[in-house]
Amino acid sequence: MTRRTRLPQAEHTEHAHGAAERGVPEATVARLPLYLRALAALADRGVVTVSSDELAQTAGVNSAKLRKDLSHLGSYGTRGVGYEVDYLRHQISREIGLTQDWPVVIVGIGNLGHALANYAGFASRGFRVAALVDADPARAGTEVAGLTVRHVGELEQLIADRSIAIGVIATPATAAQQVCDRLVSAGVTSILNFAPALLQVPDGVDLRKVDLSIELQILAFHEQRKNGAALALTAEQAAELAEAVRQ
Amino acid sequence: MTRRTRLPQAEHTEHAHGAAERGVPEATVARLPLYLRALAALADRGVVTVSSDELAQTAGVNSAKLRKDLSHLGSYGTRGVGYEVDYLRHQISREIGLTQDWPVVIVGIGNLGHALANYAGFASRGFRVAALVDADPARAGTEVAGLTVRHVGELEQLIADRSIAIGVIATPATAAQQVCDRLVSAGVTSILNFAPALLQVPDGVDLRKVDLSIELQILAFHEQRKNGAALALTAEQAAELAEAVRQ
DNA sequence: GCGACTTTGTTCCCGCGTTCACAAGGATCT
DNA sequence: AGATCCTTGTGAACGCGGGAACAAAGTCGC
Repeated sequence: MTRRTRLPQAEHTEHAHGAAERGVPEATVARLPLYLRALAALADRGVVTVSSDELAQTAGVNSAKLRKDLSHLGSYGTRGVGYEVDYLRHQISREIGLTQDWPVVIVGIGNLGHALANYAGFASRGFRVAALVDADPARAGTEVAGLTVRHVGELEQLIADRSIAIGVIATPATAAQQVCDRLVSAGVTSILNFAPALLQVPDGVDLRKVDLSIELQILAFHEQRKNGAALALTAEQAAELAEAVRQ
Repeated sequence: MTRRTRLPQAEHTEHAHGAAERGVPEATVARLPLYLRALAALADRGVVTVSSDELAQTAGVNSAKLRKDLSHLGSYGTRGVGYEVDYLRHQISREIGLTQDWPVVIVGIGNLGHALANYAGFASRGFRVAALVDADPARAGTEVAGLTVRHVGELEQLIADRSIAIGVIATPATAAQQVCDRLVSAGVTSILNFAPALLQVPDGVDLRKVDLSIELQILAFHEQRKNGAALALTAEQAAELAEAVRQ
C-alpha cells in the first residue's frame, strides 16, 4: 500500500489510527446522519424493510451512493430484499457513536447559545447539554434550558468533572480563539464553532465550523446570477460604451 | 467573452482567455465569504496591499487555491506586488452580490429564529431582516430585534410588498415543507432551511440547509474513533482490558 | 534601459467522490 | 431442485477540486 506521493507532509489520512482499517470516507460520514433521519421517519411510519432505492429517496440522495456509503460500514442488507430498518438504524447509530452519551458544553449564552441550549435535535440524538458557560458575570447564575449558567472561570473544572469531550463555541468572534484554547487545554477534543473567526487547534482536535452568514452569502451569489442576466448585460454594455467613447 | 474588466492597466486583448464569466466553481463560491472576511480583517489593521500567501494564511487556506479561486473572478492582482485590499474586497463583494440590499424573511420565531433575527453577521453583510413571521397567534404582535412579528397568514403579502427573494425557515420540521411551498409560490427563490427535514423545491429555487445536530454527529463519529480502539471493542475486549488493568 | 527579483495566473497531475452498469447472491415459486 | 426474479454490493469510468510547479508579467535597483 505505501503510496509514495513525494511530499513529506500532509498525509494525515495515511497514519490516522483507526482510519486505515475501516476508513470511512469523510463524505460518507457527513451523510450518515441523513440516513439515520430517514430511517427514523420510516420506522415511525411502521416500515420494517426498505430497498436502497426507497431509502435513498427518503434521504434525498442517489441510490447508488447510498449503497456505496453503507457498504463502507459493512454488509447490512439482504440481496433481493433490502435493509431491515431497525437493524440498519442501530448499526449506523453505533458507527457514529450515538449509542453512547455525549456531554457537551456550550460557551457563550447569547441569543445563539440560548437557542442551542434549547435545541431539541441535540437531546434526541444522544447529545446532552452538560454545562452552559458565559463570560458575563451578570448572566452567570441565571437559568437557561433547565441549567444554571456558570461563569467562564469554572470552565476547566466543569469539563473535568463532567467528562466533557465536545465543546460548542457561540461567543463573539473576538473571544473565540481564547475560549478555544481553554477548551483544548482542558481536554476537549472536538469543537463546533459558530463564531465567525478562524480558529487554530492542535493536531488531534477536530474542529468544525458553521457560519450562518456564509450560507446566506452563497444564496445571494446564486440569486444575483438568476436575476443577474439583465444587470450583467447592462454592465457589459456600459463597459463597451466606455470603450467606444475612449476611441 | 471579450468583456474586459477595467483594472489597473490590464492590456492583454490578445489571448483574452475568457476566464471567469459564466462558471465559478461551487467550491470557490463557498470560499469567497472567507476571503471577504479575511480582507475585512486586514483592512481593519490598515493593510493596503496583500500577497496571496498572506491573504491565504489569514483566510486559512492554501495560497495556490486562493489564487486559483480569485482567477475565476478575473485578474485583480498585480504580479510582483499582490492584491490591493480595498479593491479586491469590492470586487468580491460585487461578485457575491453584497453591494446590494437583500431583504430576508425569517419564518418561525422560536429560539433559533430569535437568534437569527438578532444575528449581527447578517446586517453587516448586506442582509436585512425585513420580516419576521410565526404561526403562533400569541407570538404575533410581539417585538423581536426591533421588528414586530407578523402572523404567517400575512406571509405572501409581506413578501410581495417588501420584494423579498430570500427566506429562512426556522420552524419545526413538521411545518417546514408547508412553509417552503408557500415561500416558493409567493416568489421567494432562495431558501435557507434550519429545520431537520428534507425539503422539495422546484427548479430555479436554491435551497441550502444547515442542520446543527448533523455537525455534532460528525464530531461524535471522529471522537469515537479517537478513543475508538477501546470503545469499539467493548463487548469482547472491554473485559480483557479491565482484566489487564486489574493485574 | 536592463537585469534581478517578486508574485501572480495557469497548467499539469493526482486523488477523491459520484455514477453507471453489472455480476453476485439470496428469496420465491413451481 | 431448478429457474426466475429481485436487490445488493462492487468494479470501472469519469469529472471535479486540490496542490505543486512553472511561465508570464510586473516592480525595483542600478
